Amino acid sequence: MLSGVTVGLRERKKQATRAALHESALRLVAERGLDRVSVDDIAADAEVSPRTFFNYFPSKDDAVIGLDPEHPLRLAEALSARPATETPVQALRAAQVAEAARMAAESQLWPLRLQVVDAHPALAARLTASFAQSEQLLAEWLADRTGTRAELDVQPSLLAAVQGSVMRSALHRWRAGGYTASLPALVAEGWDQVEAGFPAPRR
Amino acid sequence: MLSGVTVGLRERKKQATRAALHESALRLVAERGLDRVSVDDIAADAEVSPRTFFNYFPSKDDAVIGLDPEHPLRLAEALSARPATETPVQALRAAQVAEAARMAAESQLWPLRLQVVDAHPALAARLTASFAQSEQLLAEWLADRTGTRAELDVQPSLLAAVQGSVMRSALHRWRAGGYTASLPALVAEGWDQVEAGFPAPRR
DNA sequence: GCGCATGTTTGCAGTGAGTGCAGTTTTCCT
DNA sequence: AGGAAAACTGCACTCACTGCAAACATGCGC
Repeated sequence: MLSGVTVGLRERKKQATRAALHESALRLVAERGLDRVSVDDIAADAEVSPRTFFNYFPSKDDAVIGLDPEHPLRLAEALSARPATETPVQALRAAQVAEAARMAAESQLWPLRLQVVDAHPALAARLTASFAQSEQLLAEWLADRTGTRAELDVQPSLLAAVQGSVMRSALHRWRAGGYTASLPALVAEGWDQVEAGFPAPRR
Repeated sequence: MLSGVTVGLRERKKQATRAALHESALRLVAERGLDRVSVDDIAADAEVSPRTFFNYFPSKDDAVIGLDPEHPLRLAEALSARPATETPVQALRAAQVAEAARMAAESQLWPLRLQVVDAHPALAARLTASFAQSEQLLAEWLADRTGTRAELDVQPSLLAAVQGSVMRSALHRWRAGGYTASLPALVAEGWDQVEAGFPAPRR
């Protein structure tokens, strides 16, 4: 019933292969640059055939980013669990701080990911796109929660987009500060700004 | 000196070819879908050789999106022209409302663009990426203006990202409403939310 | 343990994006 | 008019990605 439990050898092998492909892709691209690494290189490094690569990732870029495909669903679950008395901003903030803590735990992968994303605009686009996919879902959840229409009212689509902005900005500053700061704290700092309406800083 | 004036036949032809390629790409993809249109098709439709296509756009996707490459510079200029007494949010809002008016004037192209972008996630990524490129510049301008550090302080990077969110959300709602609303008004409505810190709507 | 159903891996052959280069044509300027 | 500079084009090449069908591994009932 629960998704986390390991079911059998087959499933475990698939997870391992997926992780191996992602880590090979990430490491090789970090070392040599995106256009000096072919899919064949990645497949060879992960010890599968080139054809198998495409059973796991639809494109080279996706393998390099390698995000958990179930992430949007977890976000949706986390939000549904928030008490109904919270405002949308409070619920998003709480869910995202929790998410940030989970991401910070993967402390090996994120610095590499952010490094390669920073070096290759095409990868930045892919990463942003995966955030954007969650945002679509998020907008509908927000519309549902506030009794507005996702397509026509301002708040659902804008707040969903802003939520992505908070995370991207936090990741950006996390990297810029050499990963010394706490990612959840950076996320919280972002939401402080949002809730305060971006006050002009005193000079 | 000024960039707007047409300099000669050569420059005018280049602009025309670029526009023709973009419009062919956009129209064909809207009609048939992204993967049923080849670069050769687009080049043939615009009456240039396939090889010439790549002198104008680095990829098929870029041709379909076809954004003005000088846009980030114009945004920077517009912002520098704002009075220094304005808060960052006020300046961004004013610049973006003006930008929205300019975009709404291109009323033939945007509905098609938004249609194809909506139908093809890969194109959405490219469009978002071009917004993100402006955001990089914007973050530095904001840091400069408020005397903060673009890399480490919250406001520059977050506000730059939020600015993009406001525009994307406005475009989304513009399309959802069948282009009956005024784009500048939708943008302004977004900024109202941002300035108010996303108040919980009354049920 | 045995064998069948099902899912996974792989090779092969093909399409089409994108690039470097070298030769030709067009525009510009004097 | 005539030469310099820029744009256009064809050719040959690499590599991402896909469909198909054959080999292979795993799970499961017996």
